[in-house]
Amino acid sequence: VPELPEVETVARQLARHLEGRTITRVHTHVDSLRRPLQGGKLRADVEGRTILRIGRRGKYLVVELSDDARLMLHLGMTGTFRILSRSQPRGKHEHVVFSLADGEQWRFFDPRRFGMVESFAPGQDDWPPPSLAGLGPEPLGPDFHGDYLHQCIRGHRQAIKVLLLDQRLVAGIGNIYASELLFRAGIRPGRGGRRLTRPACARVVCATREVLTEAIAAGGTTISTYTNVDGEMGMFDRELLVYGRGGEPCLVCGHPVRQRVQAGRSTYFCPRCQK
DNA sequence: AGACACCCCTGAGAGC
DNA sequence: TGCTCTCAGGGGTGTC
Repeated sequence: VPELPEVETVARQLARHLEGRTITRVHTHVDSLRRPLQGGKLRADVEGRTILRIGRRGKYLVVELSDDARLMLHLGMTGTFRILSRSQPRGKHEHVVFSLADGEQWRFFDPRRFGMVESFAPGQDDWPPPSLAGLGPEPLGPDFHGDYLHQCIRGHRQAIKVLLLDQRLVAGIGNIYASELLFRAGIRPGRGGRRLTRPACARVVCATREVLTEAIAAGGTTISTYTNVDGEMGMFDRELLVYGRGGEPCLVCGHPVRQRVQAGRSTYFCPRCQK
């Protein structure tokens, strides 16, 4: 399940593999992913252009091309990228194929098709699109701090865990890291936003930075299908303290880890360590 | 406007 | 062994 650390890992690898290379052809093999795929627009915007820079914003990948064209990509739940020789037969679920000038291909693989591949033409005013413009600050950047979080969530009766998943508040946190960071902060996921003091917000911010930084260093988490561009799995799974451990003893105090559902998603926490 | 339910989709795993 | 069922959770839309 790609969240910020997984997307960051992929962005760095794609940058290393692809920056400076030129896209000659684009082929789409399904009509839509999360949204309809605009094959014609994709070809017009991307073919013949050189990949200058690949970065990340929240859980989105942003590819800057020559002539000020751009690609915006999202991995959804099961999206991964592969860089393969043209002679390698196209596999099932390889929905978008970018052919490179040197005979290799950059392929987007996504069984559940929750991902996104969209392009932006030079000289249009549709950049940045709403899905990027509406994102909150980067959790590892200077704008995400205790006072900011406190200001955002004071007065909200919604649970802190649900608030942290709102990409407008802070960009890049998903279901796995939300449970993990609240465990490290010692705060119950069900606590209403308005019931977090300023120091508690500072602890949440601190725990967020720690967890995400460690996860990036480990190359992300592979809960089910995520692999990086080289086909390797993330190593952070072994460092998860509560996620996926419902009923098992807390690694700090031994009390059983509890699992509950919040806003339709599984949440894990230790009722003894988290208040 | 805030809070919530529901939808898209496939594969893994459980249970019978 | 093979079927059916549930669940995973990104982000977007619709409703109250």
